[in-house]
Amino acid sequence: MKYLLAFWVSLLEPRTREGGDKIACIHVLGKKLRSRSGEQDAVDDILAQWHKERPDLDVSPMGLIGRTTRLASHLRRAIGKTFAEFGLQPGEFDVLATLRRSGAPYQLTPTALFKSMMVASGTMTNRIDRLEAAELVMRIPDPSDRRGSLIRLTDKGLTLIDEAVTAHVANEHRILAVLNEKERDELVNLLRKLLLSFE
Amino acid sequence: MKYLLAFWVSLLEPRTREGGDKIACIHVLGKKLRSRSGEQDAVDDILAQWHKERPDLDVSPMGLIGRTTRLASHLRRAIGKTFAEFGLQPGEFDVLATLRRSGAPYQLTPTALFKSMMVASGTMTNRIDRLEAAELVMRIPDPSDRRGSLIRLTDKGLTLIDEAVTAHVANEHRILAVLNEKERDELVNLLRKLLLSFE
DNA sequence: ACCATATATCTCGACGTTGAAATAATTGAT
DNA sequence: ATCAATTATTTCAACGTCGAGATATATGGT
Repeated sequence: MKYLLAFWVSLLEPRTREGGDKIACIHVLGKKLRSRSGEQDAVDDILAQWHKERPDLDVSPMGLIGRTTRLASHLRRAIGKTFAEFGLQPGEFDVLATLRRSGAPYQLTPTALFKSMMVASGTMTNRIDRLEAAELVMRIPDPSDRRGSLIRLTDKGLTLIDEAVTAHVANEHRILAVLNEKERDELVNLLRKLLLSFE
Repeated sequence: MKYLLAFWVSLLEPRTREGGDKIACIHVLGKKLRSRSGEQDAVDDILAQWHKERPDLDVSPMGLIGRTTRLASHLRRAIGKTFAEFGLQPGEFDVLATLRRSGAPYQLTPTALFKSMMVASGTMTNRIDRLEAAELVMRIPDPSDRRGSLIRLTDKGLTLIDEAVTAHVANEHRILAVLNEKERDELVNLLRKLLLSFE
């Protein structure tokens, strides 16, 4: 068993890490190998299952993409709790926050709003309807384009989003406390690189 | 201007990177600073806006969490296209894939399914209903628990998911081609660490 | 055996999102 | 000036998800 472990460990060396099959094998024994400096998560188990069932595939990309989507799911829930404390849904918070960070007079067109948060135009109409009913934003005619309107933060909306953002950021700090500053920087830089390939 | 830039660059050194205000400032000038070895993305702009409007907040966590959720949104779309080629929605693919990687006889309980993919029980009932109507899975009584049932991949389902997974993995490789192997490894390790704090 | 509690699954109304179609106004070319 | 193409916003029906409640069965203690 000892020599077998050493063999698999050798696969972790950069110079020998080519080839889909070898990479996948690492995940199969990932549990033992990683127990020295970290734990294995649910995605490691999934990759091990795939390698057993479909050894013809190099499923390593799932390790990255699966964790990203899974993490996003967890984050959405953890962050949504803070929004709920202010009577807001995630989408509504996004609208108010986008208006707030745009600076005085805190107004943007619906088009600018839905494009910046990657949702359909109809989604934005609905969100604005709800926020307008709650008197957090108001629709005013766009003086430079009679087709459109400007969505403007009300005083009530401004007060609410300033409080909500403060609580939200504090919550985010709490969530990321498990990573040190260097790790956060590395993660941010890698995410940015991947994100730039889409935008 | 030259000395100003040098000053800000100095903030990038690890030993001087404490303090929320300083970190936020980096993002304000992120465009110029980063132009040497990378571009700035939409999230960098957002952080710069926040720093201008709310200099009292250290919004750096948004850089990480915002990119993760934004990236997940892009990934969901890019990946969804492959699923659609096989007549599947993302959720339906997930169910078939989970059954497939569980190994022969490719069956799991609805509870195991909905827990592993973090959705509500009613969601899983709906997905199974659709997959059953498409004859990709079948419900069989659980011999060890008369309350429950086992969801089993049909031959048709097995064939379909094997083809779909092959195409899906190839697509994922394409998407991640912008990162080299070292970058992918680093990213995976950081994501795992964060994910483990939730699971 | 009995019963209270827990668990598995399904039902169903509410909700947010989507995307195509409709309406209205702008823009650019002739 | 005029008209076709584009753009801004809303409408609306279809859809997937959620979550609380309902039903049926299992489990553990007495």
